[in-house]
Amino acid sequence: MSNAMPQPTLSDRIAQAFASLPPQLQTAARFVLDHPDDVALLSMREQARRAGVPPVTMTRLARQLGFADYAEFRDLQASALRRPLRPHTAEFSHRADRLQKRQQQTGDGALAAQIGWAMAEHIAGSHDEAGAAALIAAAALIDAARRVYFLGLRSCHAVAFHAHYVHGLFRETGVLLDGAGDTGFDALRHAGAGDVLLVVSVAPYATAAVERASYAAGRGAAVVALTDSRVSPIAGLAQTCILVPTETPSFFHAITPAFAAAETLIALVAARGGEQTLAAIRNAERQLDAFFTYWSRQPNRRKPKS
Amino acid sequence: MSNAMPQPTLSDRIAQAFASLPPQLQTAARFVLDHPDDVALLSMREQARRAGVPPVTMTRLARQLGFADYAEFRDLQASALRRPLRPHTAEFSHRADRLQKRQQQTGDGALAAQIGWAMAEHIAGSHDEAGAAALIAAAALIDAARRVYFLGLRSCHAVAFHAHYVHGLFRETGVLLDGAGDTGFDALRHAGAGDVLLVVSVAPYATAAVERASYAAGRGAAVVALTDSRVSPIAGLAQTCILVPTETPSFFHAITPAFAAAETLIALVAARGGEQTLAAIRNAERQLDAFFTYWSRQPNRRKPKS
DNA sequence: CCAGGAATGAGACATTTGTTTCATTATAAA
DNA sequence: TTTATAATGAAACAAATGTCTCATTCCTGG
Repeated sequence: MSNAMPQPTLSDRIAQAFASLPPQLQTAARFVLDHPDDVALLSMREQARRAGVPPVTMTRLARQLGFADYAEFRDLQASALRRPLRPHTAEFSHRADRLQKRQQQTGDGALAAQIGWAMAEHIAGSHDEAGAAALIAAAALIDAARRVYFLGLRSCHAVAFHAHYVHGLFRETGVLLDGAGDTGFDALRHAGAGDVLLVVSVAPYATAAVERASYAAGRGAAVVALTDSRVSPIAGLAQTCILVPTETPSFFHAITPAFAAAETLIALVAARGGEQTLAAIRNAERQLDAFFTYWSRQPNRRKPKS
Repeated sequence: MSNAMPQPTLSDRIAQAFASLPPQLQTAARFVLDHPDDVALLSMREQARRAGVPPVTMTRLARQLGFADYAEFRDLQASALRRPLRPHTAEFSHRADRLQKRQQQTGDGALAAQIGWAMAEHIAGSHDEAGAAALIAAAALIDAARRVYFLGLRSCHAVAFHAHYVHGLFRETGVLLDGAGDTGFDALRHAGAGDVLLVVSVAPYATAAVERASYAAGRGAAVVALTDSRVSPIAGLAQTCILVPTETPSFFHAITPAFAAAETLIALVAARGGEQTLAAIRNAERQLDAFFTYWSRQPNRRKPKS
């Protein structure tokens, strides 16, 4: 019961007023929307810190929303957080409720939850000790490489694309090997010792990816394989092999775990760069800002005509 | 792993130690047992006031139970209170704890584990009841659409690309809007009622994505937004809004949760198609096989001489 | 161009927080 | 009883909290 849109919650109130708030208050409001529990559990100043605004702003936000105090604001969230009483049984009945709801869900809902659960499990699993070690080794290779080639085809293309994109935010050494017009792979001709190829491939393995990886390995480049099995056709070629599971309750193989591994991998490379990397990223951001690439704090406050 | 009793809750700890506590501490302990939520939601002094003991007593209670601080004591209750009290997350945090202890040596290892854990939690969280409902609604829209446009720029491009790719395995209605040569968006000119635009964008929001989504919405197309906040610039345009968190311990925003949501979304669309979808997929596979797209289960094909 | 108002953040403020210290009281063993 | 140990609370403390004030910056409309 109770589902079907309960009563207007605090979040609703904020969401409604949001558009008419000044930019800085929007930043604060947004943080509250995204972390509703923190309102009750953190001090106001701590929230302000995390949201990246001065403390006053939180006070102002509460006022703007019609509360007398920040306290009034906080108390409202707190009472929403309180569990329905009864010390010991509370937790269990709470969980039982949720479980039951879960099982009563429509087939689709159950499927969605199961897929999500499987992916989460895969990711947690592939980032454990063994997985982390492989990621670190790969990060070291990439960090030291003269050039880094990114290769992923078909279902794995998105992974390679993204890894290349993020890598490109702070390094100039990356080359994305895509096959547009069948020319994209030519770059590999210059690969050799000192270079690294990150190749992503899960079953069914795209022939072209295997062949290209093999070619690069033959030329002396170090191969980092992001794949689904120790015996996949690219694992054998690789100096470092990052393994990710792909099973799901759905028809398709899950690519998400590979994507997650790639994201972590590049983050590790970035982490190795330290302050220098940070500077590069800030620089990239500034440059993009200059091109109006990103939606800014609405220069003149006009809503996109609704 | 697995766990009849995941971990002794704070209440258990208190109940066990209760008998051996001095009278005044028992008073305090009892209040905590009867009002567990107050620990996180009230100030220590306020609790002491209500329990009828001097403030010091609460400090002493925390110490007696083996905490260094009252803060440590409170934080434990707070994390138990946080709404992400999904059945899943308990297990992840459990695992993360273990990992962290074991890997505290290498900073990189800890970072990798933390990133992985954060992603896993985000995904589990965004696939729960509320999230699943949004996904299902979006899947219904996409399933019924005359045409489906996929739009994601910069860091979100990989997500849109992948969704389009998988969707294309069993439907012919998908159009990927990429900007190669700045022509890719022209397809939107034909969008209108009966069409759906899946737009992916997280902060910082690419201006072009917002503008294009706005344009499509203006032409009467249904917009499905995959984004990171209820108040992101594309959320307002959307008929259905799928929310995913993006925080990580690394510099970058995590795109993985969005990727996961997209993958689930398309899987749900596929699931709605039933037998027909399966047939389409099998067909696609056969066709790809004919082109030697995939590395075959080693017939006598020449293997790369290693 | 300017003027006037809104928005913003630095700093200062009185409170409140969690903790420490220490003197007092209760308790138990001799 | 005496004595040693545990338990207790008042007072004082530095640190942190939420709020207020005010000077500065940024717009927007004239």
